[in-house]
Amino acid sequence: MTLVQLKHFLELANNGSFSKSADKLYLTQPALSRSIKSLEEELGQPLFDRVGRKNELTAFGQHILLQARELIDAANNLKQSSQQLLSGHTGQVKLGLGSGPGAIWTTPLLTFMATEYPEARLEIARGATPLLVQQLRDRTLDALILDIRSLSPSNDLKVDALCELPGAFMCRKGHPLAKRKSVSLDHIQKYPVASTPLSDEVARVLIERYGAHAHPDQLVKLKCEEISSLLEVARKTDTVVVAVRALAPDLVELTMSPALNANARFGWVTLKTRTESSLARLLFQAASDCVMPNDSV
Amino acid sequence: MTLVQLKHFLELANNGSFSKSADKLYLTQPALSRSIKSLEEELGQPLFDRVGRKNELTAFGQHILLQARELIDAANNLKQSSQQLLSGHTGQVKLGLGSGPGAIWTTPLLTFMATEYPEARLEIARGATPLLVQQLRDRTLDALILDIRSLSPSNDLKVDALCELPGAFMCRKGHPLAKRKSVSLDHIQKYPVASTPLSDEVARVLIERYGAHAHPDQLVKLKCEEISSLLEVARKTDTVVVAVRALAPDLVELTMSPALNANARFGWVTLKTRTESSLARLLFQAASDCVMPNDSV
DNA sequence: TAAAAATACTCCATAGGTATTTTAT
DNA sequence: ATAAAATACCTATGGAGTATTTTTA
Repeated sequence: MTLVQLKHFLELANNGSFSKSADKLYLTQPALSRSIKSLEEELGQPLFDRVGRKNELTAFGQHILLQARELIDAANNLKQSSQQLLSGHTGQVKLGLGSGPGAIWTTPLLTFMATEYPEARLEIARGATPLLVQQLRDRTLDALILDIRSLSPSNDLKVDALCELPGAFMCRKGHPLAKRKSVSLDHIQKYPVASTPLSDEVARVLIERYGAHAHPDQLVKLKCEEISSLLEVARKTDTVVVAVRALAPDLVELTMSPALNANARFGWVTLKTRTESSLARLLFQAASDCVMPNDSV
Repeated sequence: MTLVQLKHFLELANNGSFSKSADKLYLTQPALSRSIKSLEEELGQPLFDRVGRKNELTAFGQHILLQARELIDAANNLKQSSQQLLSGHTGQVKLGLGSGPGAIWTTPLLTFMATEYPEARLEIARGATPLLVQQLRDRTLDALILDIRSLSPSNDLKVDALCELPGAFMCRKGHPLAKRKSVSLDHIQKYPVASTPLSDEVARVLIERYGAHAHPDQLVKLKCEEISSLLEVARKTDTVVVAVRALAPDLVELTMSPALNANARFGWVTLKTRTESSLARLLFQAASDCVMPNDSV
C-alpha cells in the first residue's frame, strides 16, 4: 500500500473512469489499471466493480474510501506544515535573554513576531547567564542572546555576533559627579558602584585603565544579574552603575579619565550540534536588524 | 514521501540509533541512512541532529513526528479495517426480503448476526418484489431473498437457489373443510381464497391441476404482498390461503385432489455486476443453513 | 463497431544490499 | 581505537511507458 496508490484510488473513486483518471493523474491508462489492481490484491478484495465503461465502488471500496481520504489528508497536512515550518510561518522558539539583552531585545523581538509571523510562537525566558546556558544545553531553550564576555568559552556552543555597544559609568541627573568634566576612579569610589557580573575580559580592561583597585571584586558593591533593577537604584540613589550606555539614556554618562572605552559584545548563542529552526534563524536576523537597521545591503 | 520512509522515521525517532533501528526494521544501516536522508531532503530540513552516536530530533523533526504518527496510524487503521471487512467481522449489509422469506428468515438471520458477527451491521427491508428489485438496482439494497417464481427474469440479476418449500391450501382448524379427506376446487371456491401475488408459473400449475377456474385472477379474492396478514385472516375467518406450508404450521393443510404439488423456490438475488461483500456472502451461507441445517458436507 | 479496460512486453528509477570511508568518542 | 554513520557502487524489483488484445455497450 502506497500513498501514490491511494491517491490513484481516490481519483478513480471520484471519477469512475480509468482513462479520464489516468489523464488527471498524468499517467497512462494501463499504469492506473495496474496500480489499482495491485492495491486491490493487497487489500484482498476488489475496490471497484468494472461494469464496462462505468466503474463503481464496491461496498468494500466505499469503506476503504473514507479511510483513504483521511490518510491522504494527513499526508497533505504533513507536507503543508513542513513547508510552513521551513518558511518560519509556523513553529516555536524558546529564546533566553540575559539581563542586558532582555532590556534591548524583548520588546523589539516580540513586536517583530507579532507583526511578521503571527502564527508562530516565541517564548522569551530571562535569567542569569549560567542558568540560561544550562537550559540551552538541556534543550529547554533553543537560543540565547548574551553579552558574550560573560560566557565561559565552551566548544559545544556556537556564537554569532550581534552587535557591540559601548559601556559607561552612569549616574542620576542630579548626582554630585554628574556635571564634572572629568571623573577619576577615586571620585567614583566615594559612591556605591553597581553592575551585573563582569567578565574577566572587562576586569582586565578596568585594571588596565584605572589600576588594581578597579578590579570588579573590589569596585562593584552592588552586583545583580538584573540590569533594570540596578538602573532603578541608580535613578533613586547616588549609586554609580556600569552598564551599556544605550540601556539608560535618561542617566548621565560620566566623563571618565582615562576614558573607559570598553564595549559590550552581544551574541546569539546556540548549541553547535543542534540544527537551528528556520524561525530561530529569522529571529537572529531580526535581532541583528533591531540594532543595525538597514545597514547592510 | 513514502509510508515506508515515515515508518523508518518513527522507528529512528524512538530509538536514536541508525544501526539499531535498521535491525528492527530488517534493513541495513546504509539503507536506513539513505531513507532518512531522502525524506529530509524532500521536506527541506534535517529531522535529526547527528551527534556522533546519538541522534536526536531537531525542532523540525519533533513537529513532523506528531504528524507522521497520525499518518502511520491512519495507514494501520486502513489495513486493519480492510482485514475486518474481508473476514466479514465488520461491514454492513442491506438485505431485502419478500413477504414469505421475511417470515422465514428475518429472525434466524438477525440472530445469526447478533451471535456470530456482533460488530457488523445488518439492515433488513421488507416489501413487494418489484420494489425490492428496484432498490437492489439503485444500490439501496445489497441482496434480496425472494420467491424467484415471482421474479421476472432479467439478465442483470444473479440468482442463487436457497431452497424449495412445498405450497399448500390451508385453513383454520375449525374450518368446514378442515376434516375432509379430499378437497376439490369446487369446495374451496365456496370460501374466500387469499394469496400473495402468484407467478405465471404457479398459475400454469393451478390451471393444469384444477382447470381454467383455478386461474389466480379468478380464484384469488384476497391478494396482498404481506403473507402474515393473509395468514392472520385465515386464522380468524373461513378464508382459504395458498402459501408455503411451513409458514403456518398452526393451520390445517387441505388434502387436495388432485394434489397441488407446487413448490415455492426461494433464491438469493444480487446484481450480476456487483461484487458481493464478504459479509453478504456469509449471510447467504447462513440463510442456506437455516433451512437445510448441516445437510451438505 | 467503437470505447474503455486489461494484458504483454520493455525500460528505467530507485530501494536495498555489500564494501569501504569518514567521523566522533 | 572503536563504534557508528555516511558514501560508493552494484543489483533487482516494480512502477511506468508503448503496443496490443479483450470486453461491452
